[in-house]
Formats: sequence, C-alpha cells, structure tokens
Amino acid sequence: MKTRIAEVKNYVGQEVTIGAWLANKRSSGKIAFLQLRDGSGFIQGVVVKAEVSEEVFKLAKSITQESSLYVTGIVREDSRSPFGYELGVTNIELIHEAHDYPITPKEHGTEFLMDHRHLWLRSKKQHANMIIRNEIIRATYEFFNKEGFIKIDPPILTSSAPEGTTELFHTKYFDEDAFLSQSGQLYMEAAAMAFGKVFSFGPTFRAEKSKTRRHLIEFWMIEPEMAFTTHEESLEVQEQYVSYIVQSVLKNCALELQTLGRDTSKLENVKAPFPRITYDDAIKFLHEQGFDDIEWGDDFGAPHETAIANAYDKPVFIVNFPKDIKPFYMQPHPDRDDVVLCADLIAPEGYGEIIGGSERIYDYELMKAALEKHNLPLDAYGWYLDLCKYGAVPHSGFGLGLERTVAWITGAEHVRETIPFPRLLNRLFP
RNA sequence: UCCGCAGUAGCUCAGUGGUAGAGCAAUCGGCUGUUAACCGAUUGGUCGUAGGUUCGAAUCCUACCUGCGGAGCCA
Repeated sequence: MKTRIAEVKNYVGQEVTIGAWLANKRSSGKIAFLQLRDGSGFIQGVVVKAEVSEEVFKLAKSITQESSLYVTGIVREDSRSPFGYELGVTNIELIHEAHDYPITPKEHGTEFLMDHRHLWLRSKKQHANMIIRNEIIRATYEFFNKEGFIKIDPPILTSSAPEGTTELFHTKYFDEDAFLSQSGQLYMEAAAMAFGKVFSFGPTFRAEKSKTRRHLIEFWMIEPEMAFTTHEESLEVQEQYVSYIVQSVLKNCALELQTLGRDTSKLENVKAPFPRITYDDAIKFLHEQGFDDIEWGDDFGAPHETAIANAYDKPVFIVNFPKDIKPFYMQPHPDRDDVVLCADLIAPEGYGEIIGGSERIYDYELMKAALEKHNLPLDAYGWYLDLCKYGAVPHSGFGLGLERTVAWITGAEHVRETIPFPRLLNRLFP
C-alpha cells in the first residue's frame, strides 16, 4: 500500500510504501535509523540487519543525505518518536542518489541558508513554518467565507499610488508608466460597494529601504472591506478573525508548534475581545514609562510598540491616531478634528503591527478636499471619487500582514523565514 | 540613507606580526535503539577584493565589495 507519512497512523501493523527523502541517518553495525521526510511529515525508518536482505542493509548504511527512496516497512506505534509512529523497514529502493548536500545537520549562518533557500525549505523547522503559514491561509478563507465575505482580486499592476507616501516599484505598461500594487484597498472599497463584504489575499510590493526583522519587499496581505460598517464594528471583525486563526493553528498544528519550540501558553489566551487604548493614552503611557523621545503627533517606533504590547497579554488595538500621520482616506473622528477613526493592532511579544485599519471617508466634498490636500491628481482618482458620488455608505476595512502574523504565531526571529522565497532589500535570489 | 558588527576548509568558528587549526560534512573502518548519535582514520585553504606598512601580514593601515543587526518608513 502506497501512502504518505501523514497517513501512516491509519496503517498500524500493515506494510506500506512511502516515497521519501533521507533527512539524516544514524547507524551502527547491526541497526540503522533513517530519518525520512516526504513533505507531509517526518518519520523514522528502523533497519535491522537480521530482518532484511544483505543488499538492503548495505544500502541503508550507505544512503546519502537527501537521496530519494521508496521505503517499504511495517507501521508501528512508538512512544520514543515525537511523531508517535515509526517504520520497521523491510525494503528500500533507491530512486536517486544525492551527493554533497550543502545543508548538513549542523548549524549554518543566515546568508548560507538564504542562498540555499530552495533546499532549506526541506528542513524540519522551515517545513513547520510553511505548514503553519498554510493553516493561517486556510483559516482565513474559512473565516471570511463563513462570515459571508466574497473574495475579490484587486489588480497587481496599477497606474497610481493608493497612498502617495511609500515608495513604489516602477515598471512599464507598454508606453505608460505602471506600478506594482502596494495595497488593493481602493479597489476593495469599489468591490465592497458591489458585493457588500469582500476580502482580498495577494502579494504587495514596497520599494522601501527597510532592513529589519519585520520587513519584506514582497509580502502577502489580507484586506477585507465592509459596506455599512462602522470602525467599531470593524474592530470586532478584526479581533474575531485574529482569534480564529490563532485558535485554528493551535488546534491543527500542535506538532509543528512543538517542532518550533513555540510557547503555546501565550497563544492560548488570544481570544476576542482585545484591549483598546487610544493614541492619546498610549502617548501618556509611554511618557509614564520614561520614553522622552516621542510626543503627541509622532508615529510609534518599534520600541514604543513593544512597550505598549508588553502591557497586555493579548494583541492590543491602538485607536484614533492623529490625522496628519495617517493616509488621506480615513474618516475624521466625529467629535475631534485632529484624529481619525482608525486602529493599528499590535501583536504581543514584540512582533509589532499586524493590522492597520480604518473607517473610510464617504462624503464627496470631504474626500475631494482630502485628495487635494495630499496633492493627489483628481483625474487619476476619479474612479475612486465615484464611490462617494453614487450611493456612498459608511464603510470600513483593514489590512493584515500575513508574514508578520506567521512570525508572531510561529515565534520566528525574522519574517524572512515565514515566506517560501523572501524578497529582501539585498535579496532577489533564489 | 544613517549607526554598529562581521568576512579564514563545503558549513560553523578559533587563530591579534613568525610553518594554516578544530568540530561537523564527505570517504573508509567499528558499534543492536540512535535522537545535531558515538569512536578511529583519511581528504579538504588564492585567509572577501585591491593597494600599502614590514625582513616577514589571516593579523597593522586605506579604499572598495558582500552580508548581518538596528534606525527611519511601513503590514
């Protein structure tokens, strides 16, 4: 019976064949332990000299790391295995013999591992990272489908910047100038007026010279947008959504979290509702904590975000930022002219901002004035202004950065380990 | 763009002016329950690049390149 490692629990006591790669091996004179992986999981194959042919035992002792094999054996439960099962090998068929696999079972530096990212993905921890990333993606689709959202795909090639500030990747669109999308939000607002509740999930490009553990040049963002929805209602969706993905990972990726050595007690507590602190109170709090390098009107730096996050045992919303440090499309606070209806969600343990969201302006004159104030060309934004012209409604939305969320949940040191092939300031390879 | 750190064997590193080293990987041998297995042997070098100081430079000086960590900006 041909099967995969993830399925062997269904075949205890039976003989199965698995297509696998050799991750590592240990052997002595009369027994060999093969650490096998097949993409679905990791299992140990035990080859006992007395139980197999001489050729098979000789082969077992000589197989090189990352050679591909068909391994046949009897599945048995074993408490010594973290996975719970092992394979009593009866036969091995060598498919391809690998030589001088670069990533050895010892430690390696970041540069070397990143240069071999195409091979590094095979290792146990990177495998666990990608499985958890996949679970977050799966739970995202499940959550939004359950809540009645429609998935809408905004364009990646665009003619204008949603927010005039950040640097965009410039390219040519035949004879025109074009830019890679840095956010699908404006398109999602149009989609929300067509479908009510929508979400996007796709790549985003920022040509920023950012070089920290929280930044990628190309990253993936989930951007829901909801018509007839206030800022407060949007916050409730956000905390429900984040709780849902954390609880899904805890439920479905226990082995992967264990492989990564993640302290899950800090994740178990992540259940809605999340605490909220106003920008005003956050500034006061920071001053009380002894930060004298920030004043009302400044944006938070990484140390500020971390200090605020550390005051809570769940993700925390910072709400109502000053208008001047936020993008043009945010709805002003009804009682105050100087702040807008927005929130950043700060993840615990120093992982920083994972969501930015707001209620959007829907008054035509207000939007027109906002565009003009930011020197954005009205002709390029004409289609966006149309949304305020034909049946405008209060609406809110947010963007969640996938890699930062994966980094937080997996406990990764750096977001580069949370995406299969990271694009960084100095890395476009492999 | 700015600040700080680093570049020596395939990998991780030691070596601060006088013959280029260790562990791992690889190869060979040993070992019946290993968990980065262990033990013995063998193989393995343009010391990031260019220039300079010196009888002599991996080591000191200058420039450049590359990477890492952080800042700003952001998700």
